[in-house]
Formats: sequence, C-alpha cells, structure tokens
Amino acid sequence: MPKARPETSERDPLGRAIRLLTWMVDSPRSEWGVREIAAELAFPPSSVHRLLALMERSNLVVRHEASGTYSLDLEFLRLTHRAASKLPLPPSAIDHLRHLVHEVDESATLGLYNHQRQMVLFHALIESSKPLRYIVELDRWAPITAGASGLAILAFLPEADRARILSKPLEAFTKTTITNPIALEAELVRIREQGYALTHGQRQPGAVAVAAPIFGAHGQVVGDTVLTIPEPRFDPADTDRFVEAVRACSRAISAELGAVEHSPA
Amino acid sequence: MPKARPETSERDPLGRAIRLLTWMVDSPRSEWGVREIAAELAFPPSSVHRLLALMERSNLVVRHEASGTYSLDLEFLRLTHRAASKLPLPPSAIDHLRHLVHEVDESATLGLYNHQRQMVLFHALIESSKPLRYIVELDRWAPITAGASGLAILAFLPEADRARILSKPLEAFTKTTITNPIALEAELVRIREQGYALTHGQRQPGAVAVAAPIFGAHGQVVGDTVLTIPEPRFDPADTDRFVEAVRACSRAISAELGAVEHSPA
DNA sequence: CTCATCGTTCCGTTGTATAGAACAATCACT
DNA sequence: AGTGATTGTTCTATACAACGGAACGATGAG
Repeated sequence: MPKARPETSERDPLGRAIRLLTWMVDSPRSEWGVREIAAELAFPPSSVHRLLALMERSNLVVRHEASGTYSLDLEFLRLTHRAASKLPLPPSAIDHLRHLVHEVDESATLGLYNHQRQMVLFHALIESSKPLRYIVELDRWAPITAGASGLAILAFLPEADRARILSKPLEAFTKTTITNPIALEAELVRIREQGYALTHGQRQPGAVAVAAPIFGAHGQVVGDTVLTIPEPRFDPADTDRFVEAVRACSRAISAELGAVEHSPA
Repeated sequence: MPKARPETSERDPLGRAIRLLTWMVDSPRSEWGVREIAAELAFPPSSVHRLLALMERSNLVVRHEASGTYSLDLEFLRLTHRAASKLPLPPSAIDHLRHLVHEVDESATLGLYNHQRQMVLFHALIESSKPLRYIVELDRWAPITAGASGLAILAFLPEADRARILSKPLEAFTKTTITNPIALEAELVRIREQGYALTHGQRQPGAVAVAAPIFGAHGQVVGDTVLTIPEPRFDPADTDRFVEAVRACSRAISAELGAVEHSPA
C-alpha cells in the first residue's frame, strides 16, 4: 500500500459555516452566545468562536461590544433581499396568488420544487379572511410524497425521477397518507389526467388541499399553487369552483414563465 | 526572536466563498460559468470550481447537468427569505412608508444604518405615481456623509462615532456635497435642532431629499425615512408639508420599535 | 478538420481549521 | 466582600483542506 487513501474529506469547514448561518437564521432569536451555539450544534466553543470571527470579517455577523454576543449583520440581510430576484418565479406570482385568495376566500400557498432535495418549499402565503385557518410555516421544506402540495408536483415529474422517488419507502405523515407505491402511482395517474391534486389530511390532519402544478419555460414543473381548506368548512359542492380557480392561478404564473399550454395526459 | 509571527492570515477561504456568493447575488444574471466567475473575481478557475463544488455539497448552489454551469440553490433562497424576519425594522414599516407616499405622492425610501460599515442601506422603496422619478437601486450601500439620507442619521449618532467619521476625509459625490468638516458639523447641528435633513443634490444631482431619523428601543438611530423629489418639481412652499409627513412616518416606525419620544436638541 | 473555449482533474506546496485546555472577565448568590 | 459557575477568548500542535498552475477531455464554431 503506497499511500493511505484520504478517500473522503470529512471536515468541511465551509459546510460548518453554512450550518452555523442556517441555524442562526432558523432560530427564533436574533442574538446568540458562543457556548450556546456550540452546545446546540455540537461544535467545540473555540471552533464556533473562530467561525464567528471569520464571518465578522466578511460582515455576515456583528459582535456586540457589551455582551460579546453575536447577531446577523445588515450586509447579510442585504444579500437576503437581493437574492429574492433569483427565484424561479416571476415577482407577479404573489399578485396572482392574492387574486386567487380574493376569489375563493381560502388560504393559498406557493410551493417550489427542489430537484436535489426532492422536496417542496412553502414560499409564500396569502391568508383567507375567515377566522379558522391553519398555521402554515413559511420557508420550510415539505415532502413531495404526501399532500396535494407534493403530489401535484410529483405527478408531473419526469418518469425517471418519479420512479426513483417511488422506489424508496414512503413515510406516513398522517393516517391518510398513501404509503403503498402502487396505490400512489395510481393516484398520480389520476392527478395527471385531471390536472390537479385533491387530498384530505395527507400531510396535515383535518386539512383539505387542492393543488395545481406550475410549469417553467421548458415544460418542467417548478412548483404549484395550493389551496388549503379546513375540513369542517369544506363543501364538496365547491370542488369545481376551487379547482378551476387554482388551475387558473397556476396557468397564469406558468404563462409568465413562458410555458406552453399544458394539456392533461 | 523565538517565533516567526504568521501575522496576518491572508488566504481566508470562507471570505472567498462569501465574496463568491455576494457576487452571484449582485449579478443581474442567474446562471454562471466557472471561468466567467474566475475572470470577474480574479480567482483561479480551479479555485472557483472547488468552491462551487463545496457549496453544492451544502446546497447553496446547483450545477446544471447539461451545461455544467451553476445557479443559486433554492435552499439558499429559502435562507435569505427567512432571514428577512431578523431585520431591525417592524414588518409594518413598509405600510407606514406606503402611507407616506400616498399622502404626498413623492417616492420614499427606507434607509438602514450599519454601524460597522458606517453606511446606509436603501432597503425599501415606494414610488410616487408621477412619471418623472429617480431610479433608486435597492439593497445598495450609500454613504452617510452626504445626502439627506445619510445626514439625517449621522446627525443623531453618538458624539464619539460622529467625531470619528468627520475626522476622515469627506468624499465629494456631487458639486454640492459638503466636504468641509466644519461646515458639515454646523449643518448637523441644524439637522439635530430641526429634527430632519433637507439637501439639494448632495448625493444624486438634481434630486431634493427630505429625511428624518428612525430610533430604536434604546434611543439609538437605526435608520431613516427619505423622501426624494426631482428638483424641477420641488416647490419650496411644500417644504413644511413634506417635512411633517416624513417626520410623522419616522415617528410612527420609531414608536413601534419601542422608542421613547425624541425631543430635538 | 481545426482551433478556441468550456468545465474538470491532478498534485506538490502552503497555511488554515481543529479541539481541548487554560485564561480572564463577569454575574449571581452567599 | 467572597465564592463559584458562568461567559467569551486565547493558546498550541498537528491533521488536513485550500491553493493555483498546468494538463485533460468534451464541446461548439468557423
């Protein structure tokens, strides 16, 4: 053996910095101590301290003179805002969503599909005026294998991607989540034929959801429009109205992305 | 000499990664090639490639199979979107700004002060309905030593900070920029007494600006509300109306931040 | 067919990230 | 005041990641 193979590089300093940033952003607070972060992320305090010092040099975080604690810096928040223009959706998508909610008076969200992660990102939310509403936490990843928000995307993925996702075990999020691949594939066929997905509490108990896919310029799914209705308020007679409104919204956004008209099946 | 001092650390891998990210966010495009980035940032192509590969592992960027080019990943955009809640301003600040613009029908911006950088960040913009408007590029850093947007903040900084800033040479951005420290200090006194700043083309030629500071819970300046009016349209008779509207806006935002009433001088 | 250019890989060298222990300052409580 | 448990910070040797110039293979244009 001429050389000990390093094989995998398992330290990944940059990855650690990113994990630190991500943790800070996702944390409800906005000011943190070194040892507190260290405990939470299972990094040695000295490492956290060095990382923060480096990030301070790049203006990502600020050190508070008095307490010695750290916060996110304005420069990072500036990045934050500017990055919004890089979204795969037109800025007007929100307007379409607002119009949809105004039309049916039920809460609507925009889901964005991420290929690497094979998950959906809840990116925007317009709430209905009615008092009973579900709490949707924005900017969180959601599964693609359960709930209308996921299925409306999954159904329209390329054959190969779909097969790969279905070949893995399907997690059950609620009692009505479909965990049988055969049954799920059948459901996906129906969704493709209909052009929308309608589910009852597959991801969140007690919520009915209607979702329709949004297509990009190359015909690929980029996300979906999702209408979420509390089950007690859901009247099946309204289904057509909801479906049409959701599909219209997705179609409008797709059109702005330069997608050609997408015919079912 | 017992030891050769390493003195300064001049490689700073993390800093490079940040510069790369920042450049991508600020770039108008949304897909880049390795050598293109390398040329722009003066990094060796191999370094850029390695950085991108690392960042892909942390889901900051995505590699496009076909072209081999890179884009920002949804996970990064999720981070940035989520970070918005960490801003030092209440979400309702935009509403107050909108109200201000509705009242006077001139464009208004929100400036945020950054202590490390000693600059102002133009963070939000509501435009007037009139056809002649200045183009304000959002999420850009602006100087604190020129223009109403800067002076309204500078005037209310702690004595020590102000002295330090005035001790350095003052850059001239236009012909009317004040570059004499004595003259500037006098102007700042007036701004403090009046509670607002009014300037003619100090930063941008042909623009009149009215700005009033926003204070945080501890009485420190966190930013300002700025009204920008094209000079040809500016009627001095309107000054009082503008000033009152701008100050009211800043006062409303300050109040939501928990600031106590701030009396001039 | 040729040439330019792309992203990528290679590899010896350089110097930074690492983590545990010790340090100094601060605060809460006795 | 005094004590003890915090806090953020500094220090150190060593392991390993970042570095960048040169070479590689694939691709597209002329």
